[in-house]
Amino acid sequence: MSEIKQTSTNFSNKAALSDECPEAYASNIIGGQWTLVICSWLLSGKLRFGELKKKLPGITERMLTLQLRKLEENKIISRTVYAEVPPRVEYEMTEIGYALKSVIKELEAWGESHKKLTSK
Amino acid sequence: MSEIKQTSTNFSNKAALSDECPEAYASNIIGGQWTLVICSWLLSGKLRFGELKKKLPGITERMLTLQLRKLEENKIISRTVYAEVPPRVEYEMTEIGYALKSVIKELEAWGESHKKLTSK
DNA sequence: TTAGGTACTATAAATAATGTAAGTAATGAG
DNA sequence: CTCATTACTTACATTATTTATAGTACCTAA
Repeated sequence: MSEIKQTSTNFSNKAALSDECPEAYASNIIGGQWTLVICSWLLSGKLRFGELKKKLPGITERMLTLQLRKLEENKIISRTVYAEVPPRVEYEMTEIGYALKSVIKELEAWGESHKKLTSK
Repeated sequence: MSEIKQTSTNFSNKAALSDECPEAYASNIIGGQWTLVICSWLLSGKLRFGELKKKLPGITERMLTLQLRKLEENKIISRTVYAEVPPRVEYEMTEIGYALKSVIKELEAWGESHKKLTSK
């Protein structure tokens, strides 16, 4: 599953940080390029692969897949496949995923005020 | 200053996301490998370069420098140089930097509960 | 028979982030 | 003069993440 090299210094540094600092641990999980935006959208309701894609102009299908897989691995979203043709797959926040809401709110608020401050 | 290529798709994707989503914007700023841990330490008081280094086993001087520079650029920390020999440089949170406290708290709390959940 | 929709996968390439190792300037202590 | 201290800088190597492009399986409807 991993595309990372478990012998690299980077790997062990990340592991050590994750181990000791819950905030670094969290950041490793939600730190992907598109992760937070995907979560934001899913916080307001379940969505299909294609729907997500439309909401994220610029993302490639590969990236979307990768991020969704990682989120699923980390139990942040659930994936439901309907045996239809053409296929239908729905993504939805889990409970712990839904708990990200307050994190994202804080990030948003801080981001806004930082943006205001630095654009002066 | 930038190590990023302003013509890359990655650059424009990040810019677009930052533009539209304050949470992605924030994540871009505090998303570095060591950033949150550095901020955590500085939230409890100013520290010198060497002190930070000791608190972050595994970090290289290059990485510490890079992250501090980025934080400084983003006005999250301030840097004060004392004209002494050997040199003394102190890093301290700015006001907007200090405002990260609530973000970090949320991240920590979520990280803890996620860790608990997935280690069962 | 062919085209079309959906949610992917495979492979390669480009870019970004991080790590390694060595060197620098300034000055005071010995 | 030589060495130690501090906070870096530089050049390069390695690893990680993101992008690009093409192709797949399945059934349905025309």
